[in-house]
Amino acid sequence: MYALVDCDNCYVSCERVFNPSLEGKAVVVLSNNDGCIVARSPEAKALGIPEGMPFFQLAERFPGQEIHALSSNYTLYGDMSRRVMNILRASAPDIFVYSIDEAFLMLEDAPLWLSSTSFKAWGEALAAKVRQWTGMPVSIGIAPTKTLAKMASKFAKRYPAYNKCCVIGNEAQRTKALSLFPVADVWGIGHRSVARLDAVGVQTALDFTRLPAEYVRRTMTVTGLRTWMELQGQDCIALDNLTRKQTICTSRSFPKMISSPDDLRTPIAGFAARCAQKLRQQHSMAQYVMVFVSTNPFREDLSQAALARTVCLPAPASSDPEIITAAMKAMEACVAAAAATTNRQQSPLPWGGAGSGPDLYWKRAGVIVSGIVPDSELQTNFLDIPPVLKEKMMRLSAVADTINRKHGEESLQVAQALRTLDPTTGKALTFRNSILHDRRSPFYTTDIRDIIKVK
DNA sequence: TCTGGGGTCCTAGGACCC
DNA sequence: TCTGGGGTCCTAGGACCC
Repeated sequence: MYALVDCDNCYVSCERVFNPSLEGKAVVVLSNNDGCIVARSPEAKALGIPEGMPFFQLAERFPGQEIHALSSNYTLYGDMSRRVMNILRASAPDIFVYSIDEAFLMLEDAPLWLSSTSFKAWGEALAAKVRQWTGMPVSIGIAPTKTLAKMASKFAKRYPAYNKCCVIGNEAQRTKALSLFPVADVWGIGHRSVARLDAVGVQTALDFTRLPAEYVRRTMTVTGLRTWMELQGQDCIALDNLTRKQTICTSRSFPKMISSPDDLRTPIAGFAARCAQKLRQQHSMAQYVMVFVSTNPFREDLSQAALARTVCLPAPASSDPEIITAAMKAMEACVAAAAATTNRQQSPLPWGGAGSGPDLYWKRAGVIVSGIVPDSELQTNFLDIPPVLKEKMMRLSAVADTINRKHGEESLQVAQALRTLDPTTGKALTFRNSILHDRRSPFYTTDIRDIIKVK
């Protein structure tokens, strides 16, 4: 059996723990640069605010409503998540943290859990404990497969009578639940498949399970077939082997469009350094470094381009200099390829005159590292940089990691990732701290200066 | 004017290798 | 008129998740 523990409206709940005046009110949390709505309180959902709506449309579409909008505070959410996961880790033989706000608990080896009633009592007690110890409301679904457990957790969330825990423990419960559950809400079935399924009369999860297996395989590939089997009660979606990620990505939208390829260097060096840091955190190295750049798809008046180029390293690496150097090469290749294919057009920026302006205006870019291997398995390679130099670079990065752990992120960083100096404070500006967070709450749990004051 | 970020898996075609 | 089989890697896109 699996238990899926899911935080209710995670980001909004984190904010409410430290700002109880937000209880009962319509609250939304925004993405980076205060771009989109990524989390909504139940009150905000009840108003009809859709997920993913651009923030600037909120005032137009919901005039006169009292809606509290907050910038995202991932430092706070990450720390709250860690607290919740620690409680879960102590409550089950094995757990898999699936995302910042949910985890699967593997219950099969626990002799204690024999009947649906004991599962239910155990789940209710766990939800109450998490709520009491952290302030985070969670809903728990318990079932023989992960897909069914996800479904059960949605029932627990939707109906207060479940007291935060719903168990799908036998055949009658499974069939009943499937018949009441819209196929669109099934884990693994997205809007594309829903449209296709609707055309053949499939509305509920139960309808879906009654389709022939060959039809599901043909129209939804093997991933759709796995979902189909999981709903029948056959456990077949594996979550292990994910502790070491197979690709690592760092990407951002820019607050303003970037017209000069030179201005891409700083943010991309920063993304590359962050990827290298993430690699070292999971004790691995990467063979490939890919850079992608894209224009703003919402600016239909401008030329559009989205392209990516990959650089293969002579040997796997995880040091800042090696990853950054490769990323710079990949970026040059992207820009060269873009320049070779685009036609010139009038510049929309005030300083770029007609005919003299650059062709493309970049809005988003990122670095993806792949071909990931454990750093213990590094094979030496005569094409690679000399071992002494490699060793030096790795030690340099390790020292930087130690300093940043001790004195805070970005205490020490690669100069290539620095944009400029702030004219008033003299502090270095990075791309990261140029991102807008106008409405962010304090770092209540991770910065002593932000600690909550009790009168 | 303003439209997120980080992942996984699958499929398919082209370039290239022997 | 006739045009192999097996493989890797890259690029790109689709679909899905939170």
